[in-house]
Amino acid sequence: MVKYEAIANEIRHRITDGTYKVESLIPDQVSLSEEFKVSRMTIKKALDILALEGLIYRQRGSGTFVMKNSPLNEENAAVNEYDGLTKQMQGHKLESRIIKFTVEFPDEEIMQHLMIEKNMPVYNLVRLRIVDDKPYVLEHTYMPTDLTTGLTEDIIKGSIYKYIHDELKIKFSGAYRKIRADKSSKYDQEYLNCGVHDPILEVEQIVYLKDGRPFEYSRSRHRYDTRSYTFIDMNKKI
Amino acid sequence: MVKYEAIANEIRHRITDGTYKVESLIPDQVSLSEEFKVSRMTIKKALDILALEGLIYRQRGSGTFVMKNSPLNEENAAVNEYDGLTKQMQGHKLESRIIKFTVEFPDEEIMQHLMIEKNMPVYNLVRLRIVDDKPYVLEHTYMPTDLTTGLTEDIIKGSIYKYIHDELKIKFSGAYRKIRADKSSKYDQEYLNCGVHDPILEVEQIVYLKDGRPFEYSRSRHRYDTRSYTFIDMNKKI
DNA sequence: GAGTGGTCTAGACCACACA
DNA sequence: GTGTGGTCTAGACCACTCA
Repeated sequence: MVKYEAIANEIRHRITDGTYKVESLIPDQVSLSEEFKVSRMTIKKALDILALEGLIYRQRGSGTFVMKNSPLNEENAAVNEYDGLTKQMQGHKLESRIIKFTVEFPDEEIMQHLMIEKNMPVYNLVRLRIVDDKPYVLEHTYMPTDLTTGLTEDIIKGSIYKYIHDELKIKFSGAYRKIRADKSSKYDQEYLNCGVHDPILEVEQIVYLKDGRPFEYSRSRHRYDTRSYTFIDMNKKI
Repeated sequence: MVKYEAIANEIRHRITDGTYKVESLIPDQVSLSEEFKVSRMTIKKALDILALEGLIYRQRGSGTFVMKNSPLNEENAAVNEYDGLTKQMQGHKLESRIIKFTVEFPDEEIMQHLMIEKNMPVYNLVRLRIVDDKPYVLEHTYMPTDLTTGLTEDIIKGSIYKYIHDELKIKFSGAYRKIRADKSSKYDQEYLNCGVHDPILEVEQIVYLKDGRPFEYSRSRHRYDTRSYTFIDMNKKI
C-alpha cells in the first residue's frame, strides 16, 4: 500500500466516523503533512482521491471542507460494474441459465464493436441470470475467442469474470456504456417473465483491456421494475 | 492555462492527428520532459489526464501506449450532463414550454433529496423541452429558493444553467444520477406525444454545489426512441 | 543490467480568500 | 498581510519488463 492511499483511507475513516465533521474544515495540508510525516505533495494526492469521490471540497485560499452527506459519499457508490454480476450480487442466490453458447464468425456490427476481422471467431453467449429465484437480466454477450480461450459450459454457468481474472490474469481498463429504454421482445417476455407492454432497460456495454482492445460486447436487458442504473459524475476541474 | 494541461492537450493532438500511432509506444517520460522543458512530475500529471480519458495505457517497465481507437477517445465522450440541455444541444433549435412554475413547501421526499427543512420553499418547475420542433424531454425540477433567487419565467424559458453560471456565479461539483425505464404516464403521453405502451427513459438527478449542498433535484422523462444515455467508466487503479 | 513508469521529498512560487 | 490550496522543480528510490 502506497502512502497516499493509506492516508486517503485514514482521512476517509475520520470523515465517516465523525472525527472530521460535515460542513466544517479539516486540518490544512501543512498540518496534515506534519501529522503523517510526509511531504505536502503526498497529502495533496491523498486529498485528490477523496475529492474525486465527492467526500471533500477544496477552495484555494479557504481550506478543505467535508461535503454534506449525500449519495456521493456512500460506501457502495463506486462499484465497478464491469466486475460482473457475480461480484455485485454477493449475498444473493445467483443462478445462470445458458440459453445459447456457440462460436461463430462476427457480423458487421460485432466486427466494429470488437474491432476484429471477419475471420476471427467470437463466442456468442446468451445467459439468463436469476437472482433469488427471480429472472433478473438477459445477457447477450460476444467475446473474441483469442482473448478468452477455454470457455466451457461450467465456467459460463458461474462467473466468467472470475475465470478471466483468476485464470487468464486479464485486467480491464474500463468500459463504454449506452443505456436506453426499449419495448420488450417475445424473447424478453419469455425469459424475463414480463408483460407484453412492460418496458425493458437495456445496457449496452463494451469492456476494454488495458491495451485498449475490446474484450466483450454485450447487451443486458432488464425488467424495468427490477433494475435501475446509478452512478455519480464528479467534476474533475476545480 | 497550467503547464500540465497544455502538455496534455498537445499530446492529445498528436494522438488524434496520428503523430503518435495507435497501438505503439509514445516517447518515454524523460524524453518528453526534455522536449517540453518541464520536470518529469509535470509530464506524468499530463499523462494522468490522458489515461483517465482512456487515450493511453501505461505499463511499468514497458512504456506508454496509445490505446486502440474506441468510443473512449471520441472528442464528445466527456460531456458534463449537468451543464444543462442548452449547452448540449448547440446547433439545434431548442424551445422550452413551461407547464408549471410554482413555489411551494417541500414534501418528505424532496426534503430528503435536497437536504432542506420543511420551511424552506422550493421552486417546482415542469418544462417540456422541444428540440428541432419535436418534443424531447419532460423535466420535473425542484430547486431550493435560497440558492437560486430571482428565477423568472423569462429565465426558465431559456437556460437556467446559463443564468446560474453567469449571473449567480454558482459552480457545481458533480451529480448523482439514477437511470431507469418506466411505463409512460398520461402526462408523458400528452406532452411527449408518445404511444400508450411506449416505454420512457427516466433520468433522476441530484446536482451538488461545490460545498456539497444539493442544488437541484429533477426527473427527466424521455421518449424511449429519442434518447440513450452514454458514458465511459475508466478504471482509476492501474 | 538498462530502461521504463510510480512514488515521494523538500522546497519554491503562485492564485485566491479573508480580515 | 497571512494563510490557504495549486503548481512545478530536481532529484531520489522503487517495481517492473525485457533482453
